[in-house]
Amino acid sequence: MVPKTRLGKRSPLGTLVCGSSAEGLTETGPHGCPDSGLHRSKLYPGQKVYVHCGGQECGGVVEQHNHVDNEVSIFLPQLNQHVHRKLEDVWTRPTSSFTSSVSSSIDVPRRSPETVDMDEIMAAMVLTSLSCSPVIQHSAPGSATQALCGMENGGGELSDGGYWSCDHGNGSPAPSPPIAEMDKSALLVDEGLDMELDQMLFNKPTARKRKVVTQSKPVSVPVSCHWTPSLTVHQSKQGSPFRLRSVSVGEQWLQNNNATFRPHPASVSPPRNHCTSRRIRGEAKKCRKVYGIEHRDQWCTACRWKKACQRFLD
DNA sequence: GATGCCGGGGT
DNA sequence: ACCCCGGCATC
Ligand SMILES: [Zn+2]
Repeated sequence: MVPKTRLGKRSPLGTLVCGSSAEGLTETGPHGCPDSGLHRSKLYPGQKVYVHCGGQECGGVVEQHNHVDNEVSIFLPQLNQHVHRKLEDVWTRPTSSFTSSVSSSIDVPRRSPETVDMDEIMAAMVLTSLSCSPVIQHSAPGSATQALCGMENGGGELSDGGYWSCDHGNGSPAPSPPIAEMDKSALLVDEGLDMELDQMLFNKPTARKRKVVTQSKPVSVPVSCHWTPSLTVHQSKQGSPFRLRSVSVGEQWLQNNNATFRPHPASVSPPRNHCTSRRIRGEAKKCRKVYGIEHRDQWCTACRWKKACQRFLD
């Protein structure tokens, strides 16, 4: 699954990498003629570099070096932001008398690129994730996102050589957009919470996790929590877990106001609005009805499985 | 009570 | 994924 696209150079210890030390290999000019900068060299994640930013020179840490268009994404701790620079505009040493006080706080180990290993990669990852955590996908393209993509792919394994060349983020087998991911995880959290709360609040020893949830017959428990116009959260009388369902507020409101208000005994919980999504039963006869239980084998699979009929759609 | 099917369990 | 079923909502 690992994208084989374009990574030709990385295999046995990057052919592009000059044999000399990563640091010394460039600096030539007395101080910063861009062309003498990092021209044609390779930067590795975690490497300390300097760029001009807002008329000032800033120290930063390489996050990623895109060899294709020779762009380097750099994290500037000083400004707490990520920038992209052409390789020519990046220095490995201060180009002016300005010595970054910040840079001293980031101790990048001096090692040859060949030895770029987990430590450095992880360090860079940590930097990125620290600085731009939740909004990561909106940050500069190709920086943190890719770092994360690396992590998603198995704990930052970067099996084939490191050097975040994971270019279009297609490294992950399940191509799900980041936002969806977030949603999903949120849901997962919700579910987890839900479960635990279920157990906690209902004092269920355990057995089967989670039964029921949406119904409002007296006595049975549940719960549908949702928002009403007044922004309250309804719970069953036993105060069961927060269960958020996707019902639009408007819809909910309509339901609440249309519902025959049978005062619920001993309860402030709202009338029946079995929030959401149990599909309305269509009038079409389904396999069960059509063929009868005795011919169950003629039912569509869904019907046999007690799922929504696939043969007689509504 | 019958029917439809969601949610969940087992394999 | 496939299969089954408890149990709820609705007819
Ligand atoms: Zn069917």
